Amino acid sequence: MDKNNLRHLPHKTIERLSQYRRALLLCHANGKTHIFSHEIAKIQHITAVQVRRDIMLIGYTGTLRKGYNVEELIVLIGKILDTEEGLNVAVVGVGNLGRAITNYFRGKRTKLSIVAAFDKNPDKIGKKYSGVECFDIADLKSLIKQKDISIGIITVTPESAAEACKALVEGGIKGILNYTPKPVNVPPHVYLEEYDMITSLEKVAFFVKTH
Amino acid sequence: MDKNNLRHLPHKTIERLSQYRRALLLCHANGKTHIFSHEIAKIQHITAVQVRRDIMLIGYTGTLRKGYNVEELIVLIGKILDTEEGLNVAVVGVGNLGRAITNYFRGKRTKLSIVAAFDKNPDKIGKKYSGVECFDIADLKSLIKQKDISIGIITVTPESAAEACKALVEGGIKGILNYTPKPVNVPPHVYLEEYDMITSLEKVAFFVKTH
DNA sequence: TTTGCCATGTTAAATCTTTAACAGTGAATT
DNA sequence: AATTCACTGTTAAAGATTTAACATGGCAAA
Ligand SMILES: NC(=O)c1ccc[n+]([C@@H]2O[C@H](COP(=O)([O-])OP(=O)(O)OC[C@H]3O[C@@H](n4cnc5c(N)ncnc54)[C@H](O)[C@@H]3O)[C@@H](O)[C@H]2O)c1
Ligand SMILES: NC(=O)c1ccc[n+]([C@@H]2O[C@H](COP(=O)([O-])OP(=O)(O)OC[C@H]3O[C@@H](n4cnc5c(N)ncnc54)[C@H](O)[C@@H]3O)[C@@H](O)[C@H]2O)c1
Repeated sequence: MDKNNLRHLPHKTIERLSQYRRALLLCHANGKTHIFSHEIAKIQHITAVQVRRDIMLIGYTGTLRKGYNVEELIVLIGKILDTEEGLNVAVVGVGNLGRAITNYFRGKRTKLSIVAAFDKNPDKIGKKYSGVECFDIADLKSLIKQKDISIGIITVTPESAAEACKALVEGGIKGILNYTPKPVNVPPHVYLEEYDMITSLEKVAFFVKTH
Repeated sequence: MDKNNLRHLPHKTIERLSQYRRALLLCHANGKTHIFSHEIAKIQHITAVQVRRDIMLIGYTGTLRKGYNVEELIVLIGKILDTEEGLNVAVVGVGNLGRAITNYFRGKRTKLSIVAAFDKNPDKIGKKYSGVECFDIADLKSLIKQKDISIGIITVTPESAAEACKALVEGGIKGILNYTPKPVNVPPHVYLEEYDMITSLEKVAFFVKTH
């Protein structure tokens, strides 16, 4: 599957592929060699049809009556989602959330590694957090290039979000994941994803209220 | 707008309303009294049409050539999203992420308050984190009823996610927000929302790779 | 006053996403 | 050997969501 085909995969499918892989890795660790579409579906709270359709879209085909080969599917999803050499990630803002994330990601994926953290607080600069060194935010731009960092995770205080984003973009970042409640702006060539926990919580609250 | 009308609001609109309010509150704090649909759109990286359509759906109508009254819109979105009395929330698992969340939510919304945290670690039980007391997970079920907790946020270790979820459900929880990478199961009357940061990061990585 | 403009509100069309329907297939059963 | 069964793979339909198109209204400038 070449780069051009990949572009046609629906965004939602991409998200689910990541989730399928997470589930498959767990099954693999448990010694399971094959899995049915309806088993994956149950784990993810979706329908078996959707699982089969997603898997069809990436051109994989399972074994009749035995389901999908767990290992093969993991490898194939890796070919879709991962780059061969892997991508380097930086966390900007080493506060509660930044540290939690750095700790969470540690050793999770070989193809996505957090290679640097940044902060403006002199007490944090030079220290290591979950094995990741914290650098001065002033050096962000040069270190992005030097360490070939493609993705930045913004976890500074909301007031500094725009500033952190600007520095990342100027450093030549390719993708940004913003956990700040302050939306940031990026040029079209930078891919941006934003997430605010309060939105999720308010959504849950709304459905609790109405149901 | 009564409960029945509310049910017809699209899920995506609910999410955006939360985001609009977040932006509006900020504008309000800055002394802005009116805002145009295209201004909201710019902040949220969406189109002005979509903003107007969402606002139409909740039955609000702005002033021609002046846009929407910031304060009125904030109040109306509150009527949609919030309950009059507010809802109580519990954090289950006082690790890095649990503490980060508790700290983040502190005083953010008056209508959604974290009233308790739970853990199994004796060192944490009895302590306060960002003003929230940590209780023994063994007391979860009784405290949910006692403190009238409607929503649970799961931030325990992945292996304990199912167990924490089970306890929440048995305690009579109405909604769950699961930040564990391990999907959990709930009966149909409980609303469930799951989020994994790795999925977001892998999605960003995918679009970085293909663009 | 009249014309142009800029913004909202709404219906209709387009697009994206999920679900349904069903053909195909091969192992197990009789 | 024929039949049933339980799966996958695919196309078609339905449903959800976004975008386009345009009617409307009122301020401002000419
Ligand atoms: N804690 C959460 O669970 C949570 C959840 C959602 C969103 N958020 C958001 O994530 C962000 C971080 O949250 P937190 O709890 O870690 O906050 P925090 O205050 O603990 O950490 C913020 C860190 O950013 C650093 N910082 C501030 N300005 C900076 C700058 N200009 N350059 C470099 N570093 C800078 C600070 O020194 C600090 O280390 C906040 O915007 C918060 O609103 C937090
Ligand atoms: N740190 C992150 O940014 C991050 C991001 C996404 C998801 N997660 C997930 O969120 C969860 C928490 O992450 P963390 O970094 O805070 O982990 P952590 O290990 O720091 O904290 C886990 C906490 O849960 C408690 N716990 C474990 N089992 C329990 C049980 N049965 N009952 C009650 N309490 C129990 C532990 O005592 C500990 O305090 C993990 O599942 C992790 O995978 C974390």
